Amino acid sequence: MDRYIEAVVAIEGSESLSAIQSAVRSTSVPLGYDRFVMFSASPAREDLVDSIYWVEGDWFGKGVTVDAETYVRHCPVTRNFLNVDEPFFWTKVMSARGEKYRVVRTPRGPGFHGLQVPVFGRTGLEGAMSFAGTRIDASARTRAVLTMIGAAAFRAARRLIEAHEPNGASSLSPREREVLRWVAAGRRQADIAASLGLSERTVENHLRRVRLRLGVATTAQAIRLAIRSGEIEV
Amino acid sequence: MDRYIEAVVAIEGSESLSAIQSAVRSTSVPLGYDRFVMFSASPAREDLVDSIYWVEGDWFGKGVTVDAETYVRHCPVTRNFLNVDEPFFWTKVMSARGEKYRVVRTPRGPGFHGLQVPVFGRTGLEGAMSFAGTRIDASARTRAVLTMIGAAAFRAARRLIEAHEPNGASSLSPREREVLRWVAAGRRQADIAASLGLSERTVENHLRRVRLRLGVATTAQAIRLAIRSGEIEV
DNA sequence: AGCGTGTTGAGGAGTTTCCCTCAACCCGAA
DNA sequence: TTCGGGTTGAGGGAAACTCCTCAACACGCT
Repeated sequence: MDRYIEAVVAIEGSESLSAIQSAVRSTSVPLGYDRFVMFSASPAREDLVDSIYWVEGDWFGKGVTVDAETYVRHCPVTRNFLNVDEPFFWTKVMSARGEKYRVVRTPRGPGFHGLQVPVFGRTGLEGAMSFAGTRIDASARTRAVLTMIGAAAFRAARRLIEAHEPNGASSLSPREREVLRWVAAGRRQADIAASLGLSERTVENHLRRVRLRLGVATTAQAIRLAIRSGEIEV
Repeated sequence: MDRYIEAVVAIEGSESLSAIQSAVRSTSVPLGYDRFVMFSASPAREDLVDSIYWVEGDWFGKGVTVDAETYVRHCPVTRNFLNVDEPFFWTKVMSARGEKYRVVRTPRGPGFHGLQVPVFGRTGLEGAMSFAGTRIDASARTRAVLTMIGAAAFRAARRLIEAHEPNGASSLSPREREVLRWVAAGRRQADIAASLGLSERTVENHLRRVRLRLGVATTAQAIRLAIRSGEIEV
């Protein structure tokens, strides 16, 4: 009983990506889902997908396991989750000119369907886990299960993967961040200088370095960038 | 079997707050949690809490059911979830001078403990559901269960409550939003004017109205405000 | 001691944005 | 039809920001 909760606990405790994967498989295959994609994302990027953690299965019906780049290029409904706050089902429909992917409330009948589970965090969209198959269980129950499994799997995977990477440490110095925060709060440079006990020149210099470091042209853009990278609070 | 998944499905299908509440209670009371708080939040506000959906139980050990304002004033560890991406346990410890709340990995023994479950969405933190009790089950299993239950309950409650309210429609006009987006992307007013086919004056006027409407002093602040209200993308 | 980084500050010469007022046009709602 | 909101545009002047270079000091590390 409560096997799904056990699966989540197992995923959370996993020490390798393959352990996560097999836990996800053993839960979702019986429900009809045998293709998986997991990636980190940020609404910032043009192509949305940041880096792919896991692609598995025959995603485009050609009988071959697809690789990461191919998935991104064909990426069917991914963009849709810029508009949603919750997991959604999609289905592939065949039309006169080629195949199309559509977001649906409940996918019916045979064909190629899937569930996209976005994962959110402090800074908004952080990634997603996608499940698909040709004969899937699309009940509310299953949606709840995969929502939970998908989120747990993504967080666990990110924890493992980020740990190995040098990790994009904060690229702003404490002072620079502090000044930028005040600017984002609507203060002018002169006020900030006064309240931090600095000269206006220093405040200006800090901001220039911020723009330099973030590689942006204006302070306005720096604010947006800093917000989405979690450098300053929204 | 899978009673927790059933509970989530029941919560999602609830048509009243009290239905959500009783579903939450029947799941969490057996686990030792008999005090609940649910509220919407935004990292924006000074006091963090936006509006309270549900407060129930003896939160401050005075044998009385606490009301919303009281909870906010005493609000123990709420601020902590500005720093976290996942649910966390906290515990109340008695010290020489009064009581204190601490975030802990696993609360042990008798006393007053709780689990805070933040709920995230497109725009970051959106709310939270908090569970507490004096003799709680604090296993990884239970944390997984309440994470799922809490998120589902919050979303369901918000769906019900927001539906009744006039709903804070977008406070920017399409054109204003468009101009602000470009500024946030780092373009200067002159460039924006050129690419939108407007005069620089018009761009400037749009931005002035944006500041006016959002009630802020600088465009930098307007960007942050627009981002956190979901008016423009991060 | 020498090196890199962070923090602080300046001079001078820009460019850009902000502020205020005024006005025309379109469009949908009362 | 009048009214309000959205969009477009202007003039003139003030304030704020950006860009360039240069320099001092503290701090930790090799």
